[in-house]
Amino acid sequence: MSQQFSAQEQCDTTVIHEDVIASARSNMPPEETLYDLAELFKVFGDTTRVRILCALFESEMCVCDISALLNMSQSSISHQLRVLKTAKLVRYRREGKVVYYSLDDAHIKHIFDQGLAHVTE
Amino acid sequence: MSQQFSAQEQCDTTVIHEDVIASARSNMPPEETLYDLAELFKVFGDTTRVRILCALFESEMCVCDISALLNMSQSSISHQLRVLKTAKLVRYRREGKVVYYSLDDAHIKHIFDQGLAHVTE
DNA sequence: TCAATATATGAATATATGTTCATATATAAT
DNA sequence: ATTATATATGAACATATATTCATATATTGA
Repeated sequence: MSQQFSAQEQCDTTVIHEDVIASARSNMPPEETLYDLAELFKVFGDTTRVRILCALFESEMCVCDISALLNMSQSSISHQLRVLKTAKLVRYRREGKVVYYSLDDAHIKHIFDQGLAHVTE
Repeated sequence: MSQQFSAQEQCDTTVIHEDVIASARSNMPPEETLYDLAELFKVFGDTTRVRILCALFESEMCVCDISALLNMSQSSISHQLRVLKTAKLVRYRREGKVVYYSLDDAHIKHIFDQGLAHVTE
């Protein structure tokens, strides 16, 4: 009721299907969840990071390996690995001077493959 | 061979694992596919668009419905629907003055749910 | 301790993108 | 025809973000 009111406040035009709106509203996940979800997909939404993830499907790799593989500067790879690390998509282990990165989550490949299925029709 | 050479041109430090790089290189999808994949995820990587998709899981909705549901301006919803339309994630049908949007692809929910599984642990 | 190497990171820059505002288009009703 | 309404869209603005450059940190070996 109060929600319908706030809806009318925002949408200056006539709300056409109150029932549809109410039903959708009650079935939506919490705002915070949807925010987190968008943030997750945002991490996947960059060519460099997609390529990094794709490389790590094969095996763990050090920063220099990835840098060489993707023909990109060590710095930019390192920056992007930080993004992936923050999103808990990759983890790392240090071995002397070398830092090895690998995938951190089982869902990653599933998300990736579903996207691939859409893209390759 | 020539690829290793170009790799060394880019990566000024020592390439540590030639075999790992070669193996990963041969197993990566084409660049264009990875680009398209990143573009797809980029579409998912925005709170407004995620909310729109989530709303459409319930049922088709007109622009004004979505606008009211999400408490956002008609214009911004319309702009975002165009992005979703361009990405072939939603389709629409016109009925008089009203345009109804609905989901266009079966993969969408799978991608969405996999992401949700990651986010909600 | 000093030099070399692998990686990380802050600042700067360029580019991309989401929302707003104003307005255009399309359809229906009078 | 004119008006009202639902939606679309171009331009402007603000913000986010990817890469580069310079440099810092961490580790190893001499």
